[in-house]
Amino acid sequence: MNYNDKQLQIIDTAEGLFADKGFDGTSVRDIAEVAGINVAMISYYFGSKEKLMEALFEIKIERIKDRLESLLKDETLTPFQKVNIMIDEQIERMWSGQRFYKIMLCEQLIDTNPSITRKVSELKLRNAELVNKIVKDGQEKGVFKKEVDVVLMLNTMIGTSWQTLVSQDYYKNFSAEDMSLTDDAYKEQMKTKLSNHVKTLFKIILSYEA
Amino acid sequence: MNYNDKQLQIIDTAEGLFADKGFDGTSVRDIAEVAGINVAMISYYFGSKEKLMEALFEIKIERIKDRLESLLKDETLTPFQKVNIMIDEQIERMWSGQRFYKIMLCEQLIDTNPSITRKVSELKLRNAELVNKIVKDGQEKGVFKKEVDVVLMLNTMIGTSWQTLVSQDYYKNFSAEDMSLTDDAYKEQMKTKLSNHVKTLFKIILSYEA
DNA sequence: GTTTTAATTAAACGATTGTTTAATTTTGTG
DNA sequence: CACAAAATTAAACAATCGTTTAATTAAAAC
Repeated sequence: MNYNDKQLQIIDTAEGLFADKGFDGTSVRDIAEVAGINVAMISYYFGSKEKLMEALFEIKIERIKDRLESLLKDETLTPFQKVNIMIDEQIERMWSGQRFYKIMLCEQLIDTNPSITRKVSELKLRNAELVNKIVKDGQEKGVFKKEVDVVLMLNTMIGTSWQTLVSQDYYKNFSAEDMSLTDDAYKEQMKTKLSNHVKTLFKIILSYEA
Repeated sequence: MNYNDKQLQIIDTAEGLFADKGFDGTSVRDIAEVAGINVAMISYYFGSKEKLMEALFEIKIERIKDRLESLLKDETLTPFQKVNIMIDEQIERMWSGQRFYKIMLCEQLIDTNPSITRKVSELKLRNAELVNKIVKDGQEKGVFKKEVDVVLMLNTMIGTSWQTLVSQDYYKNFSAEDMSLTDDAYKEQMKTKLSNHVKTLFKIILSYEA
């Protein structure tokens, strides 16, 4: 499906509101007002509020799909390099696209729209299979250990990253850290720490114990 | 606040519906119908739908609070034992109380009710401080290493557990596992695997490298 | 320039939302 | 039993929901 500029602008507006107030908490009039358009345009372009949501998922998931694909093919990278790059890209994707990730997580929890459930399910399985290939490759090359639970490993990457992103505000005042940091600098520091943390965990999960 | 049987029954019904359809996706008439009461009873007992939600959080969070408290005090346990028990209890709590955890996570994401946001925030900070005490104790006793990022560690525990719980259906057919398992047996197996996984990660995070 | 198509609008639609009212029934108390 | 308090009810409330209609404007095609 192809969308024109106006449609993309509506989708973008909807993304922001869905992330802030949830799908059911956002009215089509909210979207229309923020986007500066007439309410009827939403039905006109998308058919319904549900289908507007589906269009959002279609676009975003398509974009996510493409990125991981190319990583697997790269022959110049070692399995460990691939895994580390995957971690960094995952974190980067979550931070920059946190509005959509919020919506996606909510949708996984609530689970009302079958079309979206299917899209998310396919994406997750696909990712797991791609990572499984990397792991299998590493095992054959003798750098990864034999028994690796790929699903649990991915759950650690995604879960830890997500948990860190969602609750970073809660813990801002927890650690007696350098308070002179700006908000942006704080976030960047958090991302770096998280990246190293997950990489360390993955090294343990994947490589032979000392 | 104390609630009578009827109020508790309404709260319990609401919990189920909120978990399935979300707060905004659930109408007071839905709740009334499932609970087998008149719609007006919700306003009569709780004042509003929002306050019904707050009552749910009040009850549930109170219960969660109490459990962790006693663990810290136990003098007969080593720091490592405490951590491992914490992991198992956390997983057990998530699995048995997944309806509420769903709602709580959604509420963290959407963040509209200040009263609830405060309650959740307090709970999280409290937990982090309790765990921090355990870690400090272990460091003083020389069994935990010096540099431990407690927040990241907790994010790994909660994030990994939650991610596993939420997406266990997606991956049911992923691993070429023993298919003869019943659903309940599968879930129990999943919990055991998860528990061992997180414990392994924590051992790495907390103890000196070899 | 005229015709056709697409875009945009305000208004109305019926359904559903959370809450309140006022009447009635049930329960507890003396 | 009589009285007061609590519980429960059906009905009504105004507000908002997503969507549709029918009319109008803008753009594209011939």
